[in-house]
Amino acid sequence: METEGRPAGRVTLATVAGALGVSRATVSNAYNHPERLSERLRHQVLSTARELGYAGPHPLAATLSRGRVNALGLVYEDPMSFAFSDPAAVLFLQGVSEVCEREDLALVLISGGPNSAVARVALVDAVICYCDVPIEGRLAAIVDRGLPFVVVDGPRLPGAGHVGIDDRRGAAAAARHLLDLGHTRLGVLAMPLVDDGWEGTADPERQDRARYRASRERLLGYREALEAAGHRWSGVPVEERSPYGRDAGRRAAAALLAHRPRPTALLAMSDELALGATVAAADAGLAVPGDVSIVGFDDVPAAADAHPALTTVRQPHQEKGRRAAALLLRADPARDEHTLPVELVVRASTGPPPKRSEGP
Amino acid sequence: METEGRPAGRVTLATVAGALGVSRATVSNAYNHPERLSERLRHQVLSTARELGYAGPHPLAATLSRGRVNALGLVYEDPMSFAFSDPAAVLFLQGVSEVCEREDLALVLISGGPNSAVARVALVDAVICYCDVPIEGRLAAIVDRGLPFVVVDGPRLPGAGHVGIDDRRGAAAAARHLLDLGHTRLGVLAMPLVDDGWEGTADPERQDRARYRASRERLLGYREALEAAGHRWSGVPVEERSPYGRDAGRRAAAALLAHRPRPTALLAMSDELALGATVAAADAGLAVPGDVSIVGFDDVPAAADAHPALTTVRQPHQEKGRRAAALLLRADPARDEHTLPVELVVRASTGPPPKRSEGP
DNA sequence: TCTCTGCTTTGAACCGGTTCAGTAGCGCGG
DNA sequence: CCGCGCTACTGAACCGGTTCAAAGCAGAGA
Repeated sequence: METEGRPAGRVTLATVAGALGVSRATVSNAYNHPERLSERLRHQVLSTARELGYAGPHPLAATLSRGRVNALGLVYEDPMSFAFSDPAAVLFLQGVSEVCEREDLALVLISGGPNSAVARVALVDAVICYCDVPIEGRLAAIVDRGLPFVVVDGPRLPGAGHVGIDDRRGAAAAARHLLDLGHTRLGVLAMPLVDDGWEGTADPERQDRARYRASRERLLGYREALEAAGHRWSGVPVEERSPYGRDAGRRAAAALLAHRPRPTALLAMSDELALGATVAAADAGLAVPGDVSIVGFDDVPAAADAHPALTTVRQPHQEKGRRAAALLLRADPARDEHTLPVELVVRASTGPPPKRSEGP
Repeated sequence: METEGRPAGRVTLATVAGALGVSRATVSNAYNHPERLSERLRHQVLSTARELGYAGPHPLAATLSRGRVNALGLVYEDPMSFAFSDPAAVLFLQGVSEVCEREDLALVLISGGPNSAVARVALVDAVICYCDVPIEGRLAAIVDRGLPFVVVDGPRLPGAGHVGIDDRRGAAAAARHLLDLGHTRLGVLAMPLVDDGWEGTADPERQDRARYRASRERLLGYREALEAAGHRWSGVPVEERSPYGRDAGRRAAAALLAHRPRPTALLAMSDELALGATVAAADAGLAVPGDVSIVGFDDVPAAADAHPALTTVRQPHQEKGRRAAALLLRADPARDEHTLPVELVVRASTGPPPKRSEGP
């Protein structure tokens, strides 16, 4: 049963204005500029609104006039649901959401990548591309819309902000650590190099074609460290996996550990890959680090909890998220570049190579 | 340098229409109803748009007319950034995002809880309340806006959908497992019972006042199992912690383990609490499960990876997310209720109580 | 009494589209 | 040559607000 005065249709600002015999501007002001109204009238408006069941200005309409949505978009390369199974991505998201929270912004997770239908219409003021965009065209939807955006971990793009780490230096530190321990036979567990979904041993030709910046740089870091120590890079097997979760790491490591002579140390481009590798080592009856040393990349929480605790390259995931978000709140995000520090964290998964190698 | 024909101001649908001498409806149709235009004109419109730098209809305006945003909102009780440090919440989010992905929906993370400024204006079609709303009024912002919503893990609310688990049964199973093993001295690590941020030993009076449904139900489950086995509930210390992360679990367990006689088993309302408890046990020089058994709740991935692997109550976090999202896509979410199954997963953190208890 | 000032309130334009009931024009059958 | 049915396109209303210049008005000062 409806209150007598309550109109049948949708209750809008105009409904309230009409019921009270004031202009729509007045009702609007009651909500947005209370100080412009007399106390009395404002109360009348508000209480009439309540009686009529009016919940305040429709955010969409308000937004249209104001031109501001109060929301930050986040696009992820892979399906968004993958982000939640990647601890590094989760930390990043946490960093972003901290800023959103502080600034009263909604955080819009955009599935399907930067060029998806969702990206084309998502209601956001600015976008964080948490993805290593292999081709600039992939950002067309964002760029065309004229939205400010920042690329994280990916290429530096004109007109966009950038947040990243020195992947090459981090990777080099990891490799150098192993070399310092005396390792000479290494294997690499790689994230995707090219966006073709391919898996397997990446030969030098494919390595050269590496499209993803982070993968490419980390590979180069490993390589630089090795060559600086007088080793040949061409002898290092690189196992590429896509997707690159824990299970992929396990399979990739199994492949690497099947080489003869067996590698005495594994360089993984992520902790998840490394954690998978420790499982593969156990599968093969190998001790870590007794028989094989393993280094990760990321320093996600699980790295410290692992058995043995994982030696890895720490990067400030949350801080990356915070920076990316903060950068978009500034007047001109395009000019900003942040390269955050990395740091080798030595824990228990690395040690000297076994005294004598087995087999032929 | 601008193309001759390019207007100075913002390029809108009308700009394109004007440049081409057609009506705005035609331009709109070129994008939304291509089949209603002749091939030729459609191409003209599209190419003119491109020349003018028009990126297509403004999503906001389109949305306003259509009345549909194509976005699902998600509100979380605590700060959103906490959700990312809670593995259970992450799994839930993953489930939700799977559906969003499939349906080409954006997922809007709303910080500040269901009654926040953000919740009041977030541009969404429907809302998932992933929170155990202690007071109905807390949902006012959502309810007033007339948005369809579903409550997860919280109370069943009129007009809203519901997704949850049988918390009581799950908790009872956990307790029964310990009783079956022969334990008689138990302790409970509890999530918040009341939304007052208080921490400490929850006396019976406070237990009775428990506001959060999940906490209340789990407590009841523990209690039922104990009393069914002929034990007194009043002798069981309940340590409440807020927030309830791993560190809180460690502190709570330390408090419980300081009781004399010492409990031989700990019931934790979440795996994070339980994992913290294993740390506390180690701190105290106690073996798990030799000296003390620990049961968690949730079965997050870390539970299986822990040392010892955690006995816990499995609940389908991802599936909860999927259901909640799917439910909002239906015509009438309000009528739907899903109670998902729970299951005790016995692993290595539980065993018989130690043969003889030590000193008084 | 008249003017000036400052506070309230309003009218009208605007935000950028979508939609739907038409109308113009065209090919076609009769 | 007329009328009919289609297709392609248009005009106008509508979505639900915000904003800003200007108008109304009351009280103060002259």
